[in-house]
Amino acid sequence: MSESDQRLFFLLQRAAHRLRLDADRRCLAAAGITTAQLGALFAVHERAGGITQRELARTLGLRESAVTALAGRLAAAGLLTRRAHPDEHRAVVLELSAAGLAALHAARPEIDRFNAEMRARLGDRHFTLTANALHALAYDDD
Amino acid sequence: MSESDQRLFFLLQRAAHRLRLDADRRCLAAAGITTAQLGALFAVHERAGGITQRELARTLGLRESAVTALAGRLAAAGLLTRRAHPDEHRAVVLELSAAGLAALHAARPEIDRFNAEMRARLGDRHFTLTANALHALAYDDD
DNA sequence: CATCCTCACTTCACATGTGAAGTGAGGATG
DNA sequence: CATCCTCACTTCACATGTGAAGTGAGGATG
Repeated sequence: MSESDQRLFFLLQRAAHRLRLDADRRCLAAAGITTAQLGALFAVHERAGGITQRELARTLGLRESAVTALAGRLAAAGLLTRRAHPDEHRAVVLELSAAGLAALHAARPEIDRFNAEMRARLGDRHFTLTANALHALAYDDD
Repeated sequence: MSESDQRLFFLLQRAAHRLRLDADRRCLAAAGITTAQLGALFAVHERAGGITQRELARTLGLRESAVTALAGRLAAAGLLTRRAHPDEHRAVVLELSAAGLAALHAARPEIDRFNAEMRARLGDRHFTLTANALHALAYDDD
């Protein structure tokens, strides 16, 4: 284990990077989308009736400029639709298309399987502890 | 906690992304480098006498094309030098410059402090368990 | 009513990364 | 000796992200 690997920060980046590579390959093979796109489709799907780009950015923890590009690529691929918000002239409301829903359904089992593999690898107890720790690191405000 | 957040994969990506943002800001303020660049400087520094781009790619878990660009930016910033390998005509050997060593020394306390904060937040026991789990996810071969 | 402010979105420069295809000098093969 | 192979590196198209600056219609202010 090299010097920098003893630092949790670099370990976290390395694990995230490696797993993302693997998960991206699986999702691309199964549904033609990346995990970043899958995350967006998940979030849009959860919000029946549409979600604004601002809300999606907040949900995903991204800047709005990143969501502009991400939603643009998804819309270009026909996976979601963009329309003006009825009450707020500035807002863009995103909704899944039928193709978007199909992609979500195609990719979801891959991520489920991926998570199941990680659970098997770590064991139930460590899986849960790790999830709790990551949740604290991802969402706590201090 | 939204549906997708229950999946360890997305939790891991989210935590890594959030922490990287924070750590990048600190390193940029302290040393003018990103954490990706810091990781490279660490790896080059550990290998006294220089490291080839291929070895650096393997150490960092990146493709060689990513290291070509990363080393190019670091060389352009004067933080490392590139020279031909004496025995292997194809290899490029990287070594830290004085400025690179200075940047490493300036950024290192930031990452140390960052890791200490994470340890304090998670507690020693959870910090260690999480590090072990991340190490397994980052390096195990199955 | 004119002016200013607000703020969701967009645009642009840049960093970071993959993956596929190309490069080229030295070694192996015939 | 000519030809082919090897393989570290490079190049290119593309996805993903930040951060700073710009846009523009509607609401607030005077």
